Amino acid sequence: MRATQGPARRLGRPRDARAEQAILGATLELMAERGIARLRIDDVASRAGVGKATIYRRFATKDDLVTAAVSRLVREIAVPDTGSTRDDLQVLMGEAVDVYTGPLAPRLMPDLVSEMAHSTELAAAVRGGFLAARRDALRAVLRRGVERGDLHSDLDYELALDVLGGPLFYRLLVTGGPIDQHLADGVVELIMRGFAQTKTSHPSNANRKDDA
Amino acid sequence: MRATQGPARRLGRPRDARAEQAILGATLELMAERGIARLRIDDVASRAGVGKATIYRRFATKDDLVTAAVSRLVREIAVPDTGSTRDDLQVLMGEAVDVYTGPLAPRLMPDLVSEMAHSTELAAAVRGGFLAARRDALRAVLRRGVERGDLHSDLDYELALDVLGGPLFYRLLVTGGPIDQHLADGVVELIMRGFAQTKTSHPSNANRKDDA
Amino acid sequence: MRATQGPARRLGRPRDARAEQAILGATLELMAERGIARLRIDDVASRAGVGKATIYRRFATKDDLVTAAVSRLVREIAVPDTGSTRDDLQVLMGEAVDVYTGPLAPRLMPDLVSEMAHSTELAAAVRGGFLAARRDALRAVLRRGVERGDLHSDLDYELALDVLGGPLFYRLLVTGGPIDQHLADGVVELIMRGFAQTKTSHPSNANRKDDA
Amino acid sequence: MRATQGPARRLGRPRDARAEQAILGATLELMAERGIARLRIDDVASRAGVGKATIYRRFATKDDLVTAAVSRLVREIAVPDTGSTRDDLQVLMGEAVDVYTGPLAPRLMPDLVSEMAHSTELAAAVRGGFLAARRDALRAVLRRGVERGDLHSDLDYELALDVLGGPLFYRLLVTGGPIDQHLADGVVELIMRGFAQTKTSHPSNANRKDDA
DNA sequence: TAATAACCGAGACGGTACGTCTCGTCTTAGG
DNA sequence: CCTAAGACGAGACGTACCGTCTCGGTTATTA
Repeated sequence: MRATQGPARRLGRPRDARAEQAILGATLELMAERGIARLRIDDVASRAGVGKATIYRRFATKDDLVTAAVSRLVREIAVPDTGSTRDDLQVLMGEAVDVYTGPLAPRLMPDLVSEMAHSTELAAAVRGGFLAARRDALRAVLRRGVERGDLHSDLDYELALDVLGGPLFYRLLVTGGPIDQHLADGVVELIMRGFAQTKTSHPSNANRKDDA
Repeated sequence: MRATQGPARRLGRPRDARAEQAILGATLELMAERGIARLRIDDVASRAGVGKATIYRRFATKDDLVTAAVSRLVREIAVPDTGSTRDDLQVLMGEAVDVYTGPLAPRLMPDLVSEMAHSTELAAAVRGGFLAARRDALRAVLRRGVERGDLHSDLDYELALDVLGGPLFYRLLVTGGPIDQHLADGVVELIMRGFAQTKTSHPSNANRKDDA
Repeated sequence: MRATQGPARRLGRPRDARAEQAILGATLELMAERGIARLRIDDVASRAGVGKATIYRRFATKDDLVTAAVSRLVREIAVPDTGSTRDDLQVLMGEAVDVYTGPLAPRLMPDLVSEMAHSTELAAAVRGGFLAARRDALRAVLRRGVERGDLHSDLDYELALDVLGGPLFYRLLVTGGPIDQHLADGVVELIMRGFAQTKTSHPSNANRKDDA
Repeated sequence: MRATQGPARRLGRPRDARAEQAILGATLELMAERGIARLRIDDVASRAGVGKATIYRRFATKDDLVTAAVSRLVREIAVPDTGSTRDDLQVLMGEAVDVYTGPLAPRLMPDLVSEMAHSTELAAAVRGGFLAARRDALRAVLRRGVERGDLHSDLDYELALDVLGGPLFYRLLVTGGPIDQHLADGVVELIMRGFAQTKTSHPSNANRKDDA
């Protein structure tokens, strides 16, 4: 019967997966080297050793190509567990500092932010990609902090996450201020103090079920 | 002899000041409508009812034009003085929320950030323009808070400013989260608590070294 | 077991002879419809219901394909024998008129001429194909005319053939003038008169200037 | 009132006539070097020292460009007057032989003929251009021949012109036969004999003065 | 008052990158 | 091994925009 099983027969020569990898790899390299606006499709083609049609067969437009390339940057982010909420946050924020001071992010982010405003797909890819990974890790650490009683049980997680991430982005994209461990520590300290468990110590009723 | 009268005599027909206004106005409109990257000089010329040469006579390049247009957006920002540091901060942050939720900023900022990365002049204009105005006002309020004893005397002003501004930018440019009074209040509250004067000197010596 | 049966074993699936016919047929159709330069191999494949590789397996290049298609157009041309040289020529020229006013030649010839200039093989195919057939027939008639005494014994056959064929081609390809029996008769008459046997002391043997 | 006088005001920078000449010159050169099909617009642009847009502003498509370039080839053709119809024809045919054996015609004509079949404009340009010039000159000579009594008064001029021109084109485009003075003389002689004045038979007083 | 010089709108200029199309080849699944 | 379908590397096409230059004409200052 062959119903509802696969997307038809797929006649003809299948697309070469290596071409796709080569295209995205070349795109990332050139994005980092020259920025998104200065990225030329012909250069992507020639660096990838690929015809332009092979690119356009996969990605309808330059924006699509950039979106796809950025989506490849996602990496797993481990949730640290040092026993100290402050230390866990510092570990994660240290990693963020490393990323933002690395070779890729400073060149990519400004253009990426601009493209995100024009392309919903790219915005979704970025938010669901490397952004979500980091935020998930931070959220887990914060939650453990609440459970431990280090942080207030009414903690506004989204606010805390944006306070952790915002200043780094702000300096990277706007003020040009230094992005270093000092900044990371300062933000973490602020979170720890500002969202600290209040005196009356109703110990972490924010927990889901492991309260007992 | 032409002596002793004035510097830069300026022969010939003087530049028409209305042209300059029309150019910058059209530029701002089109920046908001289409974004900076999609902004076409030809379109600016035609909307301003001006020849392209008239634009390039004033602004050497597209970046210069954008920089000049953005510089027009600067507004005086009054330093509030309610008597309460928290309230003063909330006033300023409320204004910032208004700007970021207005018609211009959300469309302009993403591209602006991208262009700033490519143009030192634009970056300087933005930082020295409406950014500096707001930061100066916030800094004044913070300083008063320190003087009043509401805030810690070792306050890292740059950190505080970036924590105040960063989350708003972060949501505007990256996460797409809500930018509202709740966010503003949350950040202000965090600053007030996290950077509070430590009368009883509780041990949190996470500060760099000058804590003692 | 299929052993020991014939010479030239021909392993695998044999070529489908129908494919070749379909390819050449589609090629001729499309050549007539769009011209040789606008002929697309993909279109030939799709009209013939054939894969592109099936075409290229048989014909190494587009020129080869066109050459083969054109070669199919050759037809036997009977040498007429009415007893009159003039009538024989008129019969052949009438056939030529029919060909040049038919559906194929007017659409094919212009491009064919162009392709012949770039492809020696095609030129040879055309000259050795339907062109040679007609010229051979005409030559035979002319020869009989000489033998009969209707035409001069020093007849320059090549010149005569080109005078017979040239004007038709000229009108088809260049001037756009009418190609009809009137033209054919006029050319034949010219040949008959101009190359007539000069019984009484033929002094002007076509020399250039020593006529006096 | 300014009615019906000129095509409006002509605002803006006028087109540079030198660019037009450079474009057409480069086009002719490259057409001769590589043929029309292999002619690349980028090469025309770079050889003419011109941007591609400058070409496309004037010529909507490659065919238009070729048409315009070919139209430039027209040259004045003087009507010879040696006193002898035969000699006059030989002069003109000799010039035709020179053209067809020159550097341009053999490379251009095949493609030109093909393009003419697809472009009415080009066909009109060719026929009304250098073709008409030569035919007009030949026609004038033939007419004088009739007036002198060298040629039959019922002469079919179009037929005569096509017999004069056809064989040369035929050899150039189709048979590849030699195009030389021998061919020209043969054709002229054929015309002189085949279209000679018949009845009164003043045999070839077409000679200049050595008749007596 | 007449020249002069810089301005004005309009639009052509030489370039550069785009996204589309076709070529002739190659790669799959199936007969 | 052949077939149909269709992806492949290469490269020309015609479009769009950049920043500059050129035109005829306008507006102030200087002579």
